Amino acid sequence: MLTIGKLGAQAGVKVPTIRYYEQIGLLPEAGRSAGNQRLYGRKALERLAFIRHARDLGFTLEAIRDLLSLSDNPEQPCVAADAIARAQLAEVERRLARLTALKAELERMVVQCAGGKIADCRVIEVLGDHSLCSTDHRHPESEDSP
Amino acid sequence: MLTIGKLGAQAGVKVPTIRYYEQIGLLPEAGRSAGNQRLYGRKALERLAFIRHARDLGFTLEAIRDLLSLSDNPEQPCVAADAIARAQLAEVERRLARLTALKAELERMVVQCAGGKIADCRVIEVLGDHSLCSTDHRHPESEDSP
DNA sequence: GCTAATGTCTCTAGCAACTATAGCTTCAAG
DNA sequence: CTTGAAGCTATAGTTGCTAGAGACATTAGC
Repeated sequence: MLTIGKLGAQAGVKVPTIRYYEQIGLLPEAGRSAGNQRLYGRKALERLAFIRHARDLGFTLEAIRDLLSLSDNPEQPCVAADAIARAQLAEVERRLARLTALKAELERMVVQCAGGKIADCRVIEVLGDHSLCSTDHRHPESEDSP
Repeated sequence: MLTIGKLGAQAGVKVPTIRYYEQIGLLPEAGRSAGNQRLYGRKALERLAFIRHARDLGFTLEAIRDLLSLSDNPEQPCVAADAIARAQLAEVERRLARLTALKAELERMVVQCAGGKIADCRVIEVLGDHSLCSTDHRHPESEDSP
């Protein structure tokens, strides 16, 4: 049996985060020791590792909740899991495209900085005037984070 | 003179967001009409467009605050603005590298989905077992958002 | 056995950067 | 002159945690 600290260390998740996951129902309520401390077994470790890994891959907690409930019913067809993963992939691809465009624009900004006074600084100027962006790039509706 | 709605439409920023920017001091307090409605001029529009554009590029509001105070003092050297832009570029490059790795892993996950039952689904399996990731990729410490 | 250090407990509040709601007032068009 | 859209303030909610306070539990060293 693992205390919450050991569990966190093994799964690479901070202790308050584990308690938070329990609070929002991603992890079941843990059993307690005589002194009211949470105790975890192998199953909890696996579930937490699953969550951690999915978070690493950018899945939202809601998506993870769905994936967990799927994996709790292993006789169901896996179309739903596949759909979630595909949606996540599409989202990642969208973010990638966007970040690539941003990178190009930031690079132009930085390269053009004359090293002189603010008044002549392209960094500020480019930010102030959208029309100075590379001609074919209109910024998409702001939304680039998971 | 523009009302807050027109200003928002022209700058591509929602009305409550403008009020929020005023509240946190990114925009100066707007003048008011006889009926207590905010009125904006060209300068406010430019400043808001600047903010919008910088947000599009992924700058935090704190970074934008710094950039704005720089652009308010155009006689200063522009080293600081350049540094902020370079830091942002580095951050974008880090996120790009990470997202590229995630994309590869998600693609493998999706491709491997057998289309059968959850019990055999690689999507769930891969998420449950980090060791099934491509061999050379260790996930970085989770942190991929602006 | 005792003490000190660490670990854990609950609860509350805070972070970014907004978004949404409620209940009002003001404005512009017909 | 009335109606409906747009504006006002103030408060609370969102996501995914993180930090703090103050109390109890456990463990290591002596």
